Amino acid sequence: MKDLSPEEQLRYLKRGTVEIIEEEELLAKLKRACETGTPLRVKAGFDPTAPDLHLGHTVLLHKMRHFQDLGHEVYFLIGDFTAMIGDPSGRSETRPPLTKEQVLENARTYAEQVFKILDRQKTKVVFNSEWMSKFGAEDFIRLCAKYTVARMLEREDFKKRFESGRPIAIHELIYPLIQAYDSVALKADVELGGTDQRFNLLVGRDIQREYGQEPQVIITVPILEGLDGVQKMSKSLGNYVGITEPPQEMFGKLMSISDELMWRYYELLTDVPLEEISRLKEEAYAGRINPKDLKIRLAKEIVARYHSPEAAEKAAQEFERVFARKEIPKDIPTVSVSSGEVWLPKFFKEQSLVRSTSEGKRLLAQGGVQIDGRKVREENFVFSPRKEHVFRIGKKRFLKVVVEG
RNA sequence: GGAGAGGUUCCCGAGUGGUCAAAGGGGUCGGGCUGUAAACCCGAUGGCUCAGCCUUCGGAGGUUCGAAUCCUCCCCUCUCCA
Repeated sequence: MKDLSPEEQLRYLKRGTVEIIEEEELLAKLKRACETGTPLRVKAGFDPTAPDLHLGHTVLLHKMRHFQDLGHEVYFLIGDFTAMIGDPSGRSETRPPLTKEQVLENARTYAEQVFKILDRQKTKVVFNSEWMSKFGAEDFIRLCAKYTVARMLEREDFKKRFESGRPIAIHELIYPLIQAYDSVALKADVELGGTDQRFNLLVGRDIQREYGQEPQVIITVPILEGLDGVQKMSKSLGNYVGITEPPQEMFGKLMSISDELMWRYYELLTDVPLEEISRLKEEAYAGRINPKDLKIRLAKEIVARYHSPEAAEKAAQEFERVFARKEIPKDIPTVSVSSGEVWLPKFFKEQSLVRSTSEGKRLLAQGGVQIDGRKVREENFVFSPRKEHVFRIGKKRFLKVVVEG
């Protein structure tokens, strides 16, 4: 991989990106790297507040990995300084600032997950508090002087919020500047980010120039849609697949996506060549392949990547058993109870299957509960377990109940 | 600093003294149909052994038989002016 020519490297890096600003600059940098034997410094920033990585993050991580494969230096930047102030992004409530300990703990969790994709040896993990905590008020005002409010308000989400009369706190305007300064501190040649980071990345170029550096090339990768197929994948929206989730869980979630989204996932989350994907698409449209089978393949590919091919195979079989043949899953949580009458709404709540007895009652009334495969339709059902029973609540919640003694 | 608008349940948003646990939409959940897909149809959506009771409409007090609705103070946001 290292011996690729600059042009070949560019082609390799380009796949799966949305935009490269500017491509010629990147080519020039690659050429220089080849000639001088100095690898490019590639930066990507992460927020340590949510250390659970999901498939959405992997799109970017894979691009970072590509740079590593070509022998370049990848900086995995943890925005701990930013996190300690409290990230204002989106319209979420002001998050409570994290303590140093929490940040370090989160960073550790991050690292564990990230190296499922990145090459541990070739990754430099850095924290922006390293330089930002030494940044004085004077430095700070100088930095701010290098940008204008009008330019800041060009950013889509600021502009929208501003125009629709929603609040923008001052520190939110300053965030892009700090992120930009990180590029100065790291002397980044390239910065990677999702398309939603485009603006911030561009500010980095301007600020680097202001500090007398050659501007970084910015590369954006697509934002992955979540399981709903509409909004971006995020933990807070609950439409995500975490990369540390158990195989069965992952598999099930992936099987529930729409056909349309499936193509997107094929493209962004697997190594299946683009030509093959479009071929499969045609076959599916023509009715020669059942989209369900393609979805199974997709789910297997992804589970295999984060677990193992064996785990993927097992997950697929189990899925088939439970949902196609409507059998009982192999491993289901089991509780033992003493014999006697059980008021189900409360029992479900005690077993954390529902949030309240009211919810339990609703579920029962609506036919969402099965005992040993038989539907119960009574909201105050009182059950007298005999020996062993299997409860099914909704589609995916199972519980085995064993009577003691 | 001045003037005005506003803060409602997971989200958006209606509601200006009782008929309000609060319209409508979104989301979510359950059922039906399926390929645990989409689309579509039906239903549910604060809590509590529940024909009843308890808590909820930015916060704290007050008026009233009765308050999301009226009054007082406070907090927060936006707009215009300086």
